[in-house]
Amino acid sequence: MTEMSSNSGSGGGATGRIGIGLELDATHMKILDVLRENGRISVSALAERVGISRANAYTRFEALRADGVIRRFTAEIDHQRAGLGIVALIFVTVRQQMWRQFRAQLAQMPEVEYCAITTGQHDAMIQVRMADVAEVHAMVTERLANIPAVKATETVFILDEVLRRPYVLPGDRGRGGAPRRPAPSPEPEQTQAQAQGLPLGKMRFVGAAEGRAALRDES
Amino acid sequence: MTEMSSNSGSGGGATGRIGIGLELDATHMKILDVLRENGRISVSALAERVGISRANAYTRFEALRADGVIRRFTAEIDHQRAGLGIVALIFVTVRQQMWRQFRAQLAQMPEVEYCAITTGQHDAMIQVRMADVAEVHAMVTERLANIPAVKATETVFILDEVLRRPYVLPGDRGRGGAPRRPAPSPEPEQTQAQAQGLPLGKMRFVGAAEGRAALRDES
DNA sequence: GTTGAAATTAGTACGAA
DNA sequence: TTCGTACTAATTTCAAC
Repeated sequence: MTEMSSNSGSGGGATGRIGIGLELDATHMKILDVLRENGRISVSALAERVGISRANAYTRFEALRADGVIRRFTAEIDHQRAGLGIVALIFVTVRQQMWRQFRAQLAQMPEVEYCAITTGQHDAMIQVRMADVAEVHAMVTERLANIPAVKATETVFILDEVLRRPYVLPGDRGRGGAPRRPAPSPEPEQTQAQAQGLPLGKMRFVGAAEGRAALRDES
Repeated sequence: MTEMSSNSGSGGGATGRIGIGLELDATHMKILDVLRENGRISVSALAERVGISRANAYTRFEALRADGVIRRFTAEIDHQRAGLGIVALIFVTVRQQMWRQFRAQLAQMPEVEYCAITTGQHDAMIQVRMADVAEVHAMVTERLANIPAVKATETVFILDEVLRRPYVLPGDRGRGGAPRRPAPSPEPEQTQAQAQGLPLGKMRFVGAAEGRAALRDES
């Protein structure tokens, strides 16, 4: 059911382990960078574009795959053309201690493209793709509403998908003209924001709703 | 800049044209279904799994690609392993008549994985992936806040990504054990929800904020 | 980690059904 | 349209360096 192993892995915290398995160097990142744009490129061509030998490319490619850094290869389609032109976000409030049931029900819904548990006013966000608006309505009122774990929902329609990248890599910052913020302080461990004590102004961070501490133990 | 041509295409409405170009039959859908799970499969193996000849598979594969139904092929990676384990959603309120500038600024931010314009309380939702929480803070307060088009933001962290599918296909419904709702009425044009006048109960639909009607003309 | 050569497989171009 | 086959080009594997 396309379950993600990212954080759910060993029931650990949200940050999880890092650096276990492969140690990714700059070459690995280059490979991921090429594969992001062209997932069907031959390993030979990949080697050439990255600037390494073919044998090396095969080794690294296999290692990335075997180690789970690369989960799978897939296509990116035009949903409009495929017949599902309507996208909606459904923010769900989940009844406490029913997370397990909520997740189980989600696995039964193939029309769900993405689901994440969030902090803030709601507990989870679901992204669905449907043929028309009425189907979204039916989905929310007939299917989601019937799940006992669902306490309430709030649906929002997506008017336009401005951009979607397959994934982001650490090296992306500063490439697309994004001015990498200068590091005047010699402590790289402390962020600029922390060091400067910037006023947040109209910016708002929304923490987790009450009673969601046991979230990870339940699921 | 990975701009999506879905709805933005010819400046049309959110629903857009459908059925222009290739007429997708069941075989096309099967191909998309296989490619979703294994984007690197050889066309020969694809032909075998779909049940058509190699020549036919090549023709259809090329047609899907040339027609834009398949946009590109890409990899799916473990973001944790790649060094960007923190995901956040930033809901943005955009100053009216500054949509064009907002979109231009977005293109300059490679750390943004997804951005969609939505109905509801906010105007847009941005998904970013960063190495740590402080970086999200810096991104919101230093970069987003400096964009004149951004009136306000609300940030929410993703605690767990429960599921992510590459894409959804029309034929998915009813496959994963999802009980396809029965169609007792012989009018397939009218949805069940419309016909039954279901009470929405705790379900809420959130329309677009005022003054966003001219959204599509600006961008 | 690299290069080169053998074996396999992929991609193309036909004619036939 | 779709299929089957033959032909050409490329890729992958495996060896030695």
